Amino acid sequence: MPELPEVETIKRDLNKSIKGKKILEILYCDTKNLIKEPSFKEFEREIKNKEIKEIKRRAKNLLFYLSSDKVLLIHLKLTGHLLLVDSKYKIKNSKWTGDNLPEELKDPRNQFIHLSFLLSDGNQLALSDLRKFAAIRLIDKESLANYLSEYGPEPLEKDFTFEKFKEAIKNRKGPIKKILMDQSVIAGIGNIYSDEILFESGILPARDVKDLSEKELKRIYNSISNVLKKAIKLRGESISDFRDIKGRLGRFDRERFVYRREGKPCKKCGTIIERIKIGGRSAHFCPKCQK
DNA sequence: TGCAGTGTTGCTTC
DNA sequence: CGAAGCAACACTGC
Repeated sequence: MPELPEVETIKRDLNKSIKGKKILEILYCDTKNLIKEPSFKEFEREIKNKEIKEIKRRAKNLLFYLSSDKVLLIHLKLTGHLLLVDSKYKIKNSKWTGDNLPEELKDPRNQFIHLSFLLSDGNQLALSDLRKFAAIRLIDKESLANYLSEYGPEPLEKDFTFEKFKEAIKNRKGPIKKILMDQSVIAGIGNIYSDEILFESGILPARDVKDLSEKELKRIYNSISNVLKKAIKLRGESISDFRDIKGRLGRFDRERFVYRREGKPCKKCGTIIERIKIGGRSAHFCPKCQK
């Protein structure tokens, strides 16, 4: 699932490859309701011949700043990812077709194409999304700040100090895992990394945030940046659908300690990893390493 | 075989 | 008001 490290990986790759290129046209679109605003017709008109000035990330959103007063905002949700592909490869019925397809494009996870933009360098930027939950918007720069205003602080920004972390969780109650995944508290953490962060900090996911000591909070604070930075270095996780813009897998999976390891031995102490439900989601933990 | 599980967000319901 | 449940969609695993 694209959480902060996956979206950050995409952002960095795109800034190296398509910054300064123009979006010439929409090559393919089979699900117009991916575009949430404006209407498809207006979207198509507004996006044509616009240069991509820069790509940024806020929470799990990708922000394409265009050479107009508009920003293209893409949220990949559960199974979406972007692919940068030579435009000589064609799409038919959501699948790549033709001879000599690169191996990466044959990966079934890269075969759910619903939208593709032709770029001025001869490449196409395509969205693959098995569950079609991804959401795309084209909004004014002025409206952008408002649109993003509900998000909490970015955990990897320099100004995300321990004091700021404590401020963000002040007056909150409930399981720490749920708080970490709340985008209005901290931006960008989802189910996988909240489990991994809590394992590294040695804190049980069900612990109530208001009962955590200063020391325990400090451990969680440190683990947030440790785990996220490590995941970015490994170019994200690909347990499920995430692929990078070349269609390649991330390597965080093998560094996982708890997520989706129910019934398997803890890599640190050998105790069997358990799974419980917290806020309707799976939480994985080691009952010995985490207190 | 069929149905619960999978995760993110936003909307609806209580 | 906040918390909980569910829908959006499609595939996997039991």
